[in-house]
Amino acid sequence: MRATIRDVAKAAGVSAATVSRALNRPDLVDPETLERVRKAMEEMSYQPSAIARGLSARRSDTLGLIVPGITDFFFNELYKGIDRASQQYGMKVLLYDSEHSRERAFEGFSILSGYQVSGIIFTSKVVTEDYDPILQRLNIPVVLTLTQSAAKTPLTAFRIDEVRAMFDVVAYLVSRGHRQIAMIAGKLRDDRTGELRLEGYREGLRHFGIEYSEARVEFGQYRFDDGYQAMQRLLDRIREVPFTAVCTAADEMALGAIRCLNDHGYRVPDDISVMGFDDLPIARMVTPRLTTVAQPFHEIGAEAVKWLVRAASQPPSPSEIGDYLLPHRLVERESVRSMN
Amino acid sequence: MRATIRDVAKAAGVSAATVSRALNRPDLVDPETLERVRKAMEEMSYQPSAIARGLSARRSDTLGLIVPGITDFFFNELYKGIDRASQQYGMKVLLYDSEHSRERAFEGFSILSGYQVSGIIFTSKVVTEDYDPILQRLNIPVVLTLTQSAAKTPLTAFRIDEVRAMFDVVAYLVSRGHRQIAMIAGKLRDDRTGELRLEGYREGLRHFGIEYSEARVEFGQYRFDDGYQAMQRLLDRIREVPFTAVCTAADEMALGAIRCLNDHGYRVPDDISVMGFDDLPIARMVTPRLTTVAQPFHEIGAEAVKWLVRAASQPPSPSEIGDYLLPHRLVERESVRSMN
DNA sequence: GAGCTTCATGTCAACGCTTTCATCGTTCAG
DNA sequence: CTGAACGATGAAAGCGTTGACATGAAGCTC
Repeated sequence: MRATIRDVAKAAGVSAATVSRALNRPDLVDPETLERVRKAMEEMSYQPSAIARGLSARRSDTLGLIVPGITDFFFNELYKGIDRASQQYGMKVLLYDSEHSRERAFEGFSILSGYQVSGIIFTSKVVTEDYDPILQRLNIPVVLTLTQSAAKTPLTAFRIDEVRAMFDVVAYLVSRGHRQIAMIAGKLRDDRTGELRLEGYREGLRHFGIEYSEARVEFGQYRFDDGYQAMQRLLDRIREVPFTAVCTAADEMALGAIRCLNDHGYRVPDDISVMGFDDLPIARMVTPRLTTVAQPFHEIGAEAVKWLVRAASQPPSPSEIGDYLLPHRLVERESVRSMN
Repeated sequence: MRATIRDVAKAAGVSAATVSRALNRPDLVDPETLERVRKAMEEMSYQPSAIARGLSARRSDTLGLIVPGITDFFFNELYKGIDRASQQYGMKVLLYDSEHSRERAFEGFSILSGYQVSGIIFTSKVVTEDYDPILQRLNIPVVLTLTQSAAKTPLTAFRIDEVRAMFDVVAYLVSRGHRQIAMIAGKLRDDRTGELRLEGYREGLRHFGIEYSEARVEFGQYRFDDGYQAMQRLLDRIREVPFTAVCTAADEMALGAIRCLNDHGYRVPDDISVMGFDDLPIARMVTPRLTTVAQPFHEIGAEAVKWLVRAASQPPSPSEIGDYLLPHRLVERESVRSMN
């Protein structure tokens, strides 16, 4: 049986309360006593029960993270940021994979709240109105990352300016002499992100006086195969609707697109340029290295944690709740050719 | 404030114990009462506190997972298997990233045990003798995945037959007409896996009567850049020590190697063939698609969970403890050329 | 109809902590 | 020298469950 706080107390000749204080508020205990207690803990290799502590203190020092799918490539990077920051605050992270299902996401909120998490980070799917009842009675701070809220409950979100980012992509492509720019956009259930990126693309075109054509846009669900197939469809009509560059809503789709291009004898970037989006670790590992826009995953994760920790100690004022846009960055590599 | 079991009890006009039974042993409660309790829970959107339950029942329905680094590419796949299986058993997973540090790994065991996890899955680093004291007093079942134990405490492990797998790689290469086969092996602190794969390589060569040469072997720490640099070193002496194929200890290193080859004007597989190891999702996304050996990550994760769950209900007999080898599979794609 | 089971439920003591409140010296201002 | 203030500690009451045990009402058997 593991040693309890009482065992330690007995060994150190003090009360359990003192041991507890030695752990949590060492400033309140006499240095000499502290020393004795510490030694006792050491000897018995005492490890406080996080469970008991959680029950008693009504906080668990645990954060909940709900992701749509752990196999999504961006997950690792986001998690890294979250994990690092959590550690700084002495927090653990409980992971919940909603498997892209709304029901499972709802369930995630319940389950995590059963674990008394002090906050929940919700990722990448837009929060629609049907989350409201759940959010309402949750009574736990929630923050969004890589997405935003469409629900009535005001929610803070950390993300990039998707529209602006895609605008920048177009601007970059134009600066490299491209005018016929296709797009492989993202489309998913509850996915505002995809719409925003498409919007950025359209704004970019408009800004540079290029006509928007639906025939130059295809959609995919962000995975490799989606990118491949979308490219396929674009290629099917390249005679009628030619393009020299294609921007995508995700690195993984860009990879699929490139593969498709290769399979049809096109070289990237010599014949056609391709842009990614996300700057996942793989982006620099493939040939050609992917020119893409980097999302600050680590910072986003860290900021989310920071916000949650703050919110747990004092309820955030309405002015602190909102969309926080973090800076993105265009990373130039090898998949775009300059036509100039 | 969230509703507690007592609130529900009051609303349903029963005692807390009955509500608890309604939750855990519905067969013990009168159908009519059950219905009343269920309705009350529903109305108050009652969510039992996993914390309190854990404290009282001395089990937390939680598994701990210690990984050396979440950014390791194989992590997602392993996790997927673990997560799915855990769900089946109604378990949650607590993740701990040891960041490749032995001290942090030790700490992981403590922390997780503080959360009363019913079992711990330890990944990918070999468990050396200095883990013994910790393991000893841990009193929680531990299972290894993708690695094995070198400690005194007998530990069960789920992994593939690394030696055999690498042997198969060599056999495959030989069957494609390659005789001059280089290797980019893995080397890390506490990394038995790397040694085993190297051993498989040597066994393979021996079996086919090919002389082993140290000059054809380079080491790396499994990441892209390591692969790149190792390849670089191999290339530096390709005149003196020629090779037509190189096998690697990891897909990520294979990617680095390929990039390096490309940068030096070699085409893969036309000039030089490259083999990966792991069969990560990216393996099929790159050009050329990577020929590699697939580790059954999902199964390994699932088996580990299954074992742990069983071990939690009844202490495993010594005969159940040991190395379980799961079948690997060679996946033929495009990065190896046939010389025949 | 006495004595047994059986079933459904209630009572109450944990589980291992934290946290208020009380207690007991000490110190210090006036 | 008195009383207030302070610092270090202990006692005890929870926190929200579960689980062993007790209770009481039926339903049996003979």
